[in-house]
Amino acid sequence: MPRPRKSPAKTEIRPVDRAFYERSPQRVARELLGKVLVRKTGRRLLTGRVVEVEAYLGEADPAAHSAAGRTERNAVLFGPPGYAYIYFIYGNHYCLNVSCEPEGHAGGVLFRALEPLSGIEEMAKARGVTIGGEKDLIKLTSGPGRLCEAFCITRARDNGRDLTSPGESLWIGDDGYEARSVVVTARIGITKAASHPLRYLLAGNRFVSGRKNILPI
DNA sequence: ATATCGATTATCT
DNA sequence: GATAATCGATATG
Repeated sequence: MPRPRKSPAKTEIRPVDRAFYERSPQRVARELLGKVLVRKTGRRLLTGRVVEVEAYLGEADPAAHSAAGRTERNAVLFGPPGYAYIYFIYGNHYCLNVSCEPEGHAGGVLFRALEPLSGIEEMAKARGVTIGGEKDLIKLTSGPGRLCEAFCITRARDNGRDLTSPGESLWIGDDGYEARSVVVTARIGITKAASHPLRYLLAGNRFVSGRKNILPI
């Protein structure tokens, strides 16, 4: 049967299932591009499209938090796939990851930037900025610390949360968007294993974080 | 436009 | 006691 020519007013977002995350961080990272992060607070719905992520490979990756083995902080990375690992960094910011690989094997994907889709007023309020133009819109969720602030994500609130269920106040869904051209570069902000091509982004997307395009690989 | 720097604290050595 | 998967402000060309 023919699909309507115009997209419906409300786009259906289907949850991404756990099997999706039970794979290597590289594969999960690549395929997470274009998915939607959803935050449900009261009757407000905040959504943002994933436009930039990084893969962290577990105990074999010197840059990963799991490199030195399991601790209280990084336990989620060693648990089952599809759960939120949130850490606090530089005394100021939270960052969101989703656990990958089968249970017992560490690995995760860091969310580095989103393109705001809905709930922009709420995000601006959470970020403490006023939206005057395009530049202000970009400041909402362009960066791992920024997107957590916009979505009110904290370790106390969300660490260990199941990201596969729409019953949760934070989850990841698929609205049918397909990532077209993907660029892979070195990861940002790390000193160990800094040259590996493990950062994935949607080519040309305005909401990607950081300066220009750092050495595409 | 890019470069450098200070803030601020949980976590680990 | 040192470090850190960042951000925003300030300085400089």
